[in-house]
Amino acid sequence: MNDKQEMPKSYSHSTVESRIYEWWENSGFFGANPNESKAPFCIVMPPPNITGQLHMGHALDNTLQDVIIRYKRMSGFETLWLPGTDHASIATEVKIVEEMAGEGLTKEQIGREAFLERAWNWRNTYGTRIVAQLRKLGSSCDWSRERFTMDEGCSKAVNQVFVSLYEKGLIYRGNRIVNWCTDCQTAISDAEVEFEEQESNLWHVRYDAPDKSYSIICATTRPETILGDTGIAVNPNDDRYKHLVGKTVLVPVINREIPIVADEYVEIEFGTGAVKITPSHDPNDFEVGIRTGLPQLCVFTPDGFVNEQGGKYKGISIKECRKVFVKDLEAAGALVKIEPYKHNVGTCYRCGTTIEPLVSKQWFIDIKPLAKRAIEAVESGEIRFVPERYAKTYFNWMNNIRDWCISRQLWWGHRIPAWHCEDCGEITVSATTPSKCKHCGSERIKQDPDVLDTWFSSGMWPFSTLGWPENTADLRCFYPTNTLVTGYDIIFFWIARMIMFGYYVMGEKPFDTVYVHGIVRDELGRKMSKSLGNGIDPLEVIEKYGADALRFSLITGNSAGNDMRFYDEKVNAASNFCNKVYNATRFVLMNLGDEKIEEIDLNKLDIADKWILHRLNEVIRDVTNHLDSYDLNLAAERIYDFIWSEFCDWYIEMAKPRLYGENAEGKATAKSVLVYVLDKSFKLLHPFMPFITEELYQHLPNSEETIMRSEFPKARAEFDFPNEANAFNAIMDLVRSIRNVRKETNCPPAKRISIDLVYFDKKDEEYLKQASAYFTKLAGAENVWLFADKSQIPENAVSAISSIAEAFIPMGELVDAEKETERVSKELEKIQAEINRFESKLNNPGFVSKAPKAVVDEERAKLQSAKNIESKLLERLEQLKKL
RNA sequence: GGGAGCAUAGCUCAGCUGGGAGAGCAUCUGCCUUACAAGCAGAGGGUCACAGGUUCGAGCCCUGUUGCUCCCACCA
Repeated sequence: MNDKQEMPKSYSHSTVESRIYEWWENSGFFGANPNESKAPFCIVMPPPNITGQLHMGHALDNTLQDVIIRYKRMSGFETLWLPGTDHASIATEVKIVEEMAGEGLTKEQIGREAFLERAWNWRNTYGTRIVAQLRKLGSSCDWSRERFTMDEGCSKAVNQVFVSLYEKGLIYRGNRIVNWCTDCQTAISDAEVEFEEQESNLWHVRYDAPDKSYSIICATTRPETILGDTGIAVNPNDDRYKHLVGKTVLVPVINREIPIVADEYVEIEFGTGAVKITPSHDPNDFEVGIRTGLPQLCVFTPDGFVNEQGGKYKGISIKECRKVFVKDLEAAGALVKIEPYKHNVGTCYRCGTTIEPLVSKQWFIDIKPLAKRAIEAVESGEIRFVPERYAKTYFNWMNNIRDWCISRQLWWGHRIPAWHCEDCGEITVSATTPSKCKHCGSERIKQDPDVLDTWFSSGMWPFSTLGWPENTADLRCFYPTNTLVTGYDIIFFWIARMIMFGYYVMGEKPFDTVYVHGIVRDELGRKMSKSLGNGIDPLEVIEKYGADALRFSLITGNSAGNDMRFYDEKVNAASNFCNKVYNATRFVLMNLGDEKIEEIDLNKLDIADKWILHRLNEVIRDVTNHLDSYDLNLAAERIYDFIWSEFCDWYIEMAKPRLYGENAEGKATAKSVLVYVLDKSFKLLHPFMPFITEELYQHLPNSEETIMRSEFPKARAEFDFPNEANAFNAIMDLVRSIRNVRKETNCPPAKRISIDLVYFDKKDEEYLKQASAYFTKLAGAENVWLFADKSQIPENAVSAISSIAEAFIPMGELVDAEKETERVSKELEKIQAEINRFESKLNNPGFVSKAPKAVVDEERAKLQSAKNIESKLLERLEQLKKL
């Protein structure tokens, strides 16, 4: 591409992106270097699961982070974007078990050790795949610092935090009712249960007194749990049942005698006002059982079957048991009625299996003490959410937080650092493997078989990745980190836990800003999912349109925190923009020639130069403000509009007469402005479209080693030209007006016209003189004449008007006076309607006295300008009458 | 049951602390004008869901209504 004449007519991303990325990475441009001379800025990447391939959610999430980090890097910060992957305990284990099932193997058959070996192999294969895919997006993270939630350092952090919490009494082990997935065969936390509405029945079942002297009817959605009933509860204030409290009934079919108890939990109005209590298999019943002293009776096995407590039902699945037992109820005459009923059923967020609540021994964190500080942090603004409304979601959850079940009956994950003594039964908790029980000294100790919830380790991500518990330079420099970018779907799972652990472990917030984005849906607005088959592979999109185009389409056209739809057309539009930028650059490069490009000389600028430099200043300020306030979409759209609608559509066209002309000074000035604006535009665009901007930037004269470490543009006060910019806006209006006139009068596009300009104010003469050359290019003029009044204008002309001047286009016999009168009258109507609006506003005393002066002045100026145009139009009509 | 969000052009969506409604795509008209037809020049199209209120002024603020979406809770 060094030979400028050889640049192809259109941009091809495929040859550019991989080459550039490799060069960036090999050159160490992504690397961070903790130091004290620059302010630090750090983003820790939400670690993608090693189970997955890159999907649109990752693409969005990482594009946002890359935009922010590239902007900060160019703005003088010492930036670190720290990447890594998550072992994703349950998700990965489910996948590996599936894979093994294909080979006819089970976990138990191969044993823990062989299973873990398999898991590590999985990690090595797929953990590297996803980071390779992240590179294709252009992610400028420091790969030399890549981490994994189960690497040595992170594991050390996990153990140390566990021990600390245990020693403070914040981690305990207890027999509690938990959400049990019979498929994964593990407990899961409340946050991991997803509720889905299901069509089911409400079975009304009669419980008779042993002597049949009375009976009580209960409704249930889970008749199979009747096997585990240990009581019937009624509200103590319910007059219907007061006399029965303390008496007993028989469980139908199995005829076990159970007591009737009173508990406030029962609502008098709902159903029959009597509830069967199954303490071992329902969280509410569990509580009632504890309050009223009802025993627990577990009737299901961990893998989803009826156990020996279920008598003749033993060995059949829970699902099957429902059918069989309902039949038996009916046969026994205990089934009063079946009512269709919709209700929410808890399912496992990983495998979708119905959750069976059951009592088991698990490890829990007493989380409220940690939550307190984490709530304060957001209340006080130490940590803020973007957009702010997600703070409410956060508070809502944090204020109602319940103890966190952290143990999982899985093998892939951080094994709980607790050892059970086979002699004294006590527990030894230690960050390193102990040799003996610290209670009795016995060496017969066995490590707890369970692993920790995957979110336990990811909750430490902001400091474990920076080196904690070691006091590293990275930790000192980059903690607390700055912006955390993530989807709203994991605020509870992850954000909340990081904030709690951050304060607990480091005594300081983990980050100052949480940027929350929505999810990427398909073009019908549906969630992308495997089962629907509507997922779109970002890598295919990159292949087709390029990473720059994908990134741009993900950033624009939507705002923070909202879901978005993915449209192929939108990516195509973004790739068209790439081509536009490419061709603008190609044009400039083709015209540069061999001479050195001079610095911009303020004294040599004409009105077009001043206008574009002024507009560039404005766009720099706007883009910077938008980026600072995390309005990335607005920033991207702003630079897009500037490059396309102002620089390409106007400035490049206006540069042509000088570039093609003979005036050496004009030529040099135009070149220096073109190169300057292009250079700044690339830099403004670079965070969004890193590849094409780097590629094209490299071809500019005087470019530095890389654009990604160049300085982000700053507005320069000497390039503010408000007067010229105003005048130029009026000139643009005039050009548009002439184009309209040409169209309306059916003037053939190729026909060159002569334009006579009559300016309204002497002060604009110089501007118009400079601009007159531009009318050739922009309005198809052959020659342009400038007049102070219209005495010399031929009568048979059509006219176009703006606030700075009136343009007459002599057309000889082609002018149709009648049509021209009609056209001008229409213009007049329009302007008079405007005048009416301005006047009624300005005649309102309330407006003039109460609105800010600047607003009133602006209205007055607009009125004046409209009136000027009106008077010219009126004059014009008079003139036409004479024809 | 509690909370949040959304309702703006045919479609998808922007619209910052209130100061004359925008973009992309689509539609229509005319152009291969020596950077780009993946383009250029123009045009049409909106009671900003509805009803009140605050204000000189409301797409934006307040109240209510309707419709849709999501999150949390999980009354058997």
